[in-house]
Amino acid sequence: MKTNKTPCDLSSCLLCRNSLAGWLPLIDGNRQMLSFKKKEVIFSEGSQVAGVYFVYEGTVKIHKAWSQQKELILKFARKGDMIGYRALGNDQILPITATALDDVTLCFVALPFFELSLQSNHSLTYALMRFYANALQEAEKRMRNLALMDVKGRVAETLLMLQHKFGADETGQIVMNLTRQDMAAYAGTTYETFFRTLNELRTEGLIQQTDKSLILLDAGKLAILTHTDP
Amino acid sequence: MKTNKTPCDLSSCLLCRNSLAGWLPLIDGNRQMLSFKKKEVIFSEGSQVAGVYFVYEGTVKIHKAWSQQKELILKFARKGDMIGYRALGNDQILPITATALDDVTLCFVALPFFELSLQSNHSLTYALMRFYANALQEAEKRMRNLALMDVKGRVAETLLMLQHKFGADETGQIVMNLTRQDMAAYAGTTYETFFRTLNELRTEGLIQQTDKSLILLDAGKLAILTHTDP
DNA sequence: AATTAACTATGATATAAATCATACTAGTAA
DNA sequence: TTACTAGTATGATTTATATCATAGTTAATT
Repeated sequence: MKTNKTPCDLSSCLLCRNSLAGWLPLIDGNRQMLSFKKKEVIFSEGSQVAGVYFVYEGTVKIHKAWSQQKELILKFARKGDMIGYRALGNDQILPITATALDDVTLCFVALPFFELSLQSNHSLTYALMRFYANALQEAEKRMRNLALMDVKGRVAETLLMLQHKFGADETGQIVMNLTRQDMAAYAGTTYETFFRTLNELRTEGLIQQTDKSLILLDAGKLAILTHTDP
Repeated sequence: MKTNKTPCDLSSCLLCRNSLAGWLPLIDGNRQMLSFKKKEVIFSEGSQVAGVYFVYEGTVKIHKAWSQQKELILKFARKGDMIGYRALGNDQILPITATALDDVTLCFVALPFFELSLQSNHSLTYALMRFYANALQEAEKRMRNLALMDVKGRVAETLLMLQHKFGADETGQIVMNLTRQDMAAYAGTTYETFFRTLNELRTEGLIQQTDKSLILLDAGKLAILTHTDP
């Protein structure tokens, strides 16, 4: 971790977007730009809450470990996304770990100032409430998927999420830099099974993968896999 | 469903607890007491949002269906608990179903009035934000459990949750009226597997079950099952 | 450039848990 | 009271998925 002098643009994150122009200078005085190298841990499960972070550059994975070996990736965070926000609940211990997947720049806002912003700005609190409401809905959908969907459906779900989160270039390639390991950890399965399922989907003509690139050829059929049983 | 004349006590729910005394008469004028019979559906997945409900009496299960046969129970709601709140997200379609597990009395507050309450009461919005933050943390923990924990751990988790949610009487019996089917649907497994796992736990002396009653003999050991792999 | 470490690729095997099959029991409706 | 439905109980069988094993390939580090 390294403090970084280059400031953010005060416009991409939830805090800035929902603050009045007059509040921005105060945010400017209370934020801290931080840089993390690839694979560096930003904060880890069980540690004390210090504040919230907004991703300014790079990709972060939010994950929960389980008995040394296994992990589940809850989500990937990119520019504008808020992380560490799970801390605002009743217990002040972070329930998750955040790790940089590439070189990452974050804007950190300490909890006291964030709470002050919430107090002085009703619409920020409202926006945050809505944000949580959506995150909860998303989490519960994923809960059901992980519990009841078979691996193929979860892999399809993962691929669609990746395309949505990372976008595709002109040729349809999903531009990202994730390992299969990480994709598998998001889908809630092992690397091997994830790999085999990708092969299966390729054989069925739903995806195309050459080397590093991944192209969804038939997002519609993938979506169907996430709606019905085999 | 039946409207019910007997009003609630204006004190048990999140809305009432976070409103000023002066606001209560307005709540009184804008709430509606509703009764549902056992097994009646209160609202169902895919339907339009109308408002939020507060449980006043009885037990409600919040669940998501999956391909006709399977379902996952997300949570059980009891007195004071808010349901239908997932509607406050971006899309106005309910992502879940709520079903009465016994005879249930609810207090219903239509969305426009609820939104008005949020607007006129900053600390209510803040409380709701915190509520969501906690719910999200809980949901994400459960997400990991469902994805990575084995059935035995999930069953143990379920039993501990039940004891916490429904309490135990003097003899240690968990006072509830759930079917094994429902417990299994919460643990994210089938009825048969749930049943077998209960037997296993009984053999190991961690629980005791006679007929309808269920007693946790060793909550500590059960908790350990939820923390480590076999 | 060489050496290690991390990631990718596949086949073989094991196993946890779902599914199927069949009774039994208790509560509800006719 | 009988018939019927929903829930409970258990054994046998199947299947999806994890685990193990082994090797090739790329990327990082000295």
